[in-house]
Amino acid sequence: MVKVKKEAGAEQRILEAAKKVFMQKGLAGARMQDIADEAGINKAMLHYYFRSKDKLFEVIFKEAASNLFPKMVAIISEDISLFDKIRKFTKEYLEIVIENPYLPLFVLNEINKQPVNFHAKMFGAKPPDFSLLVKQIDSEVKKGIIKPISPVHLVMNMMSMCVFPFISKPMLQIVMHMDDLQFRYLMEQRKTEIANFIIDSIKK
Amino acid sequence: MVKVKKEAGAEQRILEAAKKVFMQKGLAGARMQDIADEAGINKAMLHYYFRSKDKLFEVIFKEAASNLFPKMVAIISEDISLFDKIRKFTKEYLEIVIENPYLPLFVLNEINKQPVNFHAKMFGAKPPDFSLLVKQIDSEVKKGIIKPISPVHLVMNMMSMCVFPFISKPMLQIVMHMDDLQFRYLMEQRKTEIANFIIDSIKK
DNA sequence: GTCTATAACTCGATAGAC
DNA sequence: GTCTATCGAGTTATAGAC
Repeated sequence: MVKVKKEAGAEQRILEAAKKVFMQKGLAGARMQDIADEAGINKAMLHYYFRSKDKLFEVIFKEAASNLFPKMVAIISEDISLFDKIRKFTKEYLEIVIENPYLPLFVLNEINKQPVNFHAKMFGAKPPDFSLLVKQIDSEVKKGIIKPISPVHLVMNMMSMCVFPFISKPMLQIVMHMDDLQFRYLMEQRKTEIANFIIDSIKK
Repeated sequence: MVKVKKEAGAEQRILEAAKKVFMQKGLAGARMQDIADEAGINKAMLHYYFRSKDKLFEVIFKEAASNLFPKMVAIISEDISLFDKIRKFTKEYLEIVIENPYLPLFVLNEINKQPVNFHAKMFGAKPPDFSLLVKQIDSEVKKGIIKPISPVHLVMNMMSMCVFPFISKPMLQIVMHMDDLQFRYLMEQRKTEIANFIIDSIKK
């Protein structure tokens, strides 16, 4: 692969290379040699900077998770109207995932493989909590502002529509006859499409 | 002369064990020893019945994909109204995935890691084609039966809401404070919830 | 800090007895 | 068909020169 940032420090280059390779191949599928090649650096250096493959993976995984979750939680915790929250969440979340298209599958996939104690590794001390959003939806239903809908289903629907297209991109491209450019264009559209779709469904 | 079989033939036991292990750990993460242990059989037998790890994986993967895709295609090709199609697709697809909750992540994950020629392996000769459904939606929009919406986004939304909750189950359970029973109950509800949500959004 | 060489180990695959 | 023993390729990790 072509390297651009030769002036970046070795440690930084390793981190970038490791992120790329782990995201594409997962923990088990990635090779230390792949990462070294990608970083344009000797394989022994990986062990010099990060003791082992597992340690290196842990750093990458933690950073990935810390990119995904806190921002989501920040948005749903804001004190704005439900419709605005839906618009903001879907737009900003799409922006994150467009920039890091491998992130969701990587995180979800490794979570499913972790045996037990991934909570701490993944979220740090405090896992995200969507109770606030669920309560807000519940409140708006009861006030009669939106149609009756189960808050949990609504949250699931919103997250699903944001994330799933990226996870299933190769399959979608086949069954929908799309190339990369068309896919990218559609994802840009979804920054507003998803919110419109949701709001059309729940507004009175 | 018909021989008396063991309670399950070795080949069958291997297939079941391989399915379980590959689904949990993926191709790269699974070990032949894991599969042998799971099947209660010697490691050498795996090679006797299926030449190599790759061949064994291919059998499992093909069977998994053939569970997922043809059924989807059959439903979207039926000659019924769009609303009925949405109701039928979401309901029957949910039923498949409830029975095989690991299937979507397994298939999607391996598709993303395959280098090139996964088309043939995955779909057999002919990949599924959603053009028919896209055309039907387009037609109903133009006739003014449903609100104007991009057919591709609508199809993405429908598939996302069906599949994503199963892929993200561990994460959802954490952020939404759900146990397995609650999750199962919600998925049962989604057999009708998703169609209602979609139809509420696009009906005039 | 960086590199070469290689040790230590894991794992898929095979040989050969029964 | 099934098992034990082992080989050989590929990988992580380390030793040691510079």
